[in-house]
Amino acid sequence: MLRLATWNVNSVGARLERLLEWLTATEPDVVCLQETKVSQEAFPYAEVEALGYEAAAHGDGRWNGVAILSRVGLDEVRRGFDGEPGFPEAEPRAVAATCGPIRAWSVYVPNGRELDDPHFAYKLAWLAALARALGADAAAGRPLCVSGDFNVAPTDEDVWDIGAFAGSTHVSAAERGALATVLATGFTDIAPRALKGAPYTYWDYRGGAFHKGLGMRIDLVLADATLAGAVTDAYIDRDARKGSKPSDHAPVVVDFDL
DNA sequence: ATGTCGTGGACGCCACGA
Repeated sequence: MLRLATWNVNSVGARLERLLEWLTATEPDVVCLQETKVSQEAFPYAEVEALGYEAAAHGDGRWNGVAILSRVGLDEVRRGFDGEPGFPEAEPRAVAATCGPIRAWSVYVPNGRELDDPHFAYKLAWLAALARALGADAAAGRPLCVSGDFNVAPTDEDVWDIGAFAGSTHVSAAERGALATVLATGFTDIAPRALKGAPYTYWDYRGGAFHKGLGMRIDLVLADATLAGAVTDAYIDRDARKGSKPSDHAPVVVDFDL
């Protein structure tokens, strides 16, 4: 069994204590992190190493930042990807590594902000470029998955009220189309098993959104055919959104029988 | 739903991003 997780931690520094507790309790083999908000140099390598994890980090400080933790090997680390768009410079939004039997990518897709914002075009271009880069990586023939904060709700059921999203990002046809292009390169959006309440992964900090159930499923694990066929369980760890100083995202955990 | 977070600048608050 190989347990993979993805979690937008909204600062690995602010979340370090909770992250370490969660790693100990959950025992994932591979963890894709987003919004680490630390430079590659400042990543807390020693702290995760104490729990048995190697880490590949890609970050430049205040914004964005991604990482992969692995306790089953960490090789062929790649930061960013060929043809990755920037704004205008490339931002630390993607890192890939070979972790034992699988090739894993951790991605933090641009938010998009507003439908008429230049960041929205950036988001679409970034997803299109990601699809091309994944196609090239898939050619290597290893079991492949890309996990992270896609900032896209794949279906209307992935937000608490589609009516509240008229004119908003995350649900537009253009974004879903860009996500579909990624999926069309050979990936399946692994559906977390039904839990109490709706299967969301993100709740805004503001306005008590978590307690009101006003969430979205925007954190996804996309698995290639080999890995999708090997899934034995998938769930959202909603409990990780509770308590003091949580991230605004919950982790998604997927088990594979390889 | 937007009364919250997180970061960093040059602070003891503001700007910015989500």
